[in-house]
Amino acid sequence: MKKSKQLAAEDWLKLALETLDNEGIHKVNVEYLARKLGVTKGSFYWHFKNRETLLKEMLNYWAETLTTDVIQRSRQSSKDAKETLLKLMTIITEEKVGRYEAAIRAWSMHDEIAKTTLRKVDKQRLKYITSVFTDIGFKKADAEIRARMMLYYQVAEQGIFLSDSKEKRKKLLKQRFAFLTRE
Amino acid sequence: MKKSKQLAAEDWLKLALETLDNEGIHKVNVEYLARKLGVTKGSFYWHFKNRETLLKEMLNYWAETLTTDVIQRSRQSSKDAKETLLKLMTIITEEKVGRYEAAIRAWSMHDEIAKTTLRKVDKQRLKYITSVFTDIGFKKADAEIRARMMLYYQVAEQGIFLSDSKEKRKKLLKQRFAFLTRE
DNA sequence: TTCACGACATACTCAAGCGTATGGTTTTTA
DNA sequence: TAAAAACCATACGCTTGAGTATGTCGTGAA
Repeated sequence: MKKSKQLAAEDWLKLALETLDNEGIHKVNVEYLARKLGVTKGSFYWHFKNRETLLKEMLNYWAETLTTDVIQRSRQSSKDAKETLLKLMTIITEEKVGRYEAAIRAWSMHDEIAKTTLRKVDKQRLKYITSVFTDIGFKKADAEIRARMMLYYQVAEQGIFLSDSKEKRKKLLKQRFAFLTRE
Repeated sequence: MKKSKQLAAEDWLKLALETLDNEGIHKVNVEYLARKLGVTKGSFYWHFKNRETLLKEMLNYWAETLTTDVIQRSRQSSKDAKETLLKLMTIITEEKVGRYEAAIRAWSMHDEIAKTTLRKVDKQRLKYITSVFTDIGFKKADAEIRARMMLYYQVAEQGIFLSDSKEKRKKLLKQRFAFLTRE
């Protein structure tokens, strides 16, 4: 209870992302969010032009915080490329980081705006992961197939529902790492 | 123009799946489908109790036709396990087979009924693919990680948007096959 | 202290979508 | 070919959500 109890645009964005993650894009509507924040629609239309604006700003907010979060953390303080890779694989399987990604991916299936944002992020990632594999010593084609396998695995793991335990997933990560990095 | 021009429940189911694939689950609503079929809601509520019933029957219809289609085709007429695997990888990347899967997966993110159906299908698949790898000669743990990599790759490829060409994806399939089957 | 502006409430209109009630029209069957 | 059953149209009521117009309240700057 530092500042005021009044809301800022960021409060709406955060709740919108949470709602998207928990209940899907159709629940990200003005009146539902307002109810959850304990205000009425009047507040929303003060902070945003309309619903579409909120959705666009959600995507930007997500993409920015993600990029600054992940890529920074994996680069710093790693001795060789193999350690960078393992660290990267660990980071992206953390609960917090991949938090909203599956929901955004599901949303983007039938929404062009979300699709555009996600396409950019995916391309950027594949490029970066491939570079890590070439740094390890693989040549271009070998590096790319490994990078794709790693990236696709992570994407699917979020969206697939085999209901594995945390330990199981940790074990699988190690096996995957060994498999992908052997000569 | 064999029989009548009147509709059966299956006509609604097929259109519903197409609509789910093209425009998402929110567009799978009674009045929209009726418009597309050139009838009114009165027709729908003759064939189905309500919207929820339609959605459930959609899932059953999809799961059944899929299972009978794919697993049958891959089993028959293959000389050794490696050929079975390659055939399986080829079949599931066909346009027609994986047709509605990405849309159903996106839908299942926030729908418990769809999630239940998909979970069953996924478990069944993983089990089958793993068995193919053990048939090739890998022991249990090695077979499972390879099966997961293969399955997850396919799942992600449908939901990821790197806009690869058909040729590129074919090439990647060969590389993947070689990578996953080497000693 | 006041008053101006930021932040929200209230009260509407409009459209979309679900479901029902009821009646009309084809098709099938006896 | 007439009755029965299947199929569809019309016309409702109800709810939810988007967006607008306008009123109200609190708080910091003058």
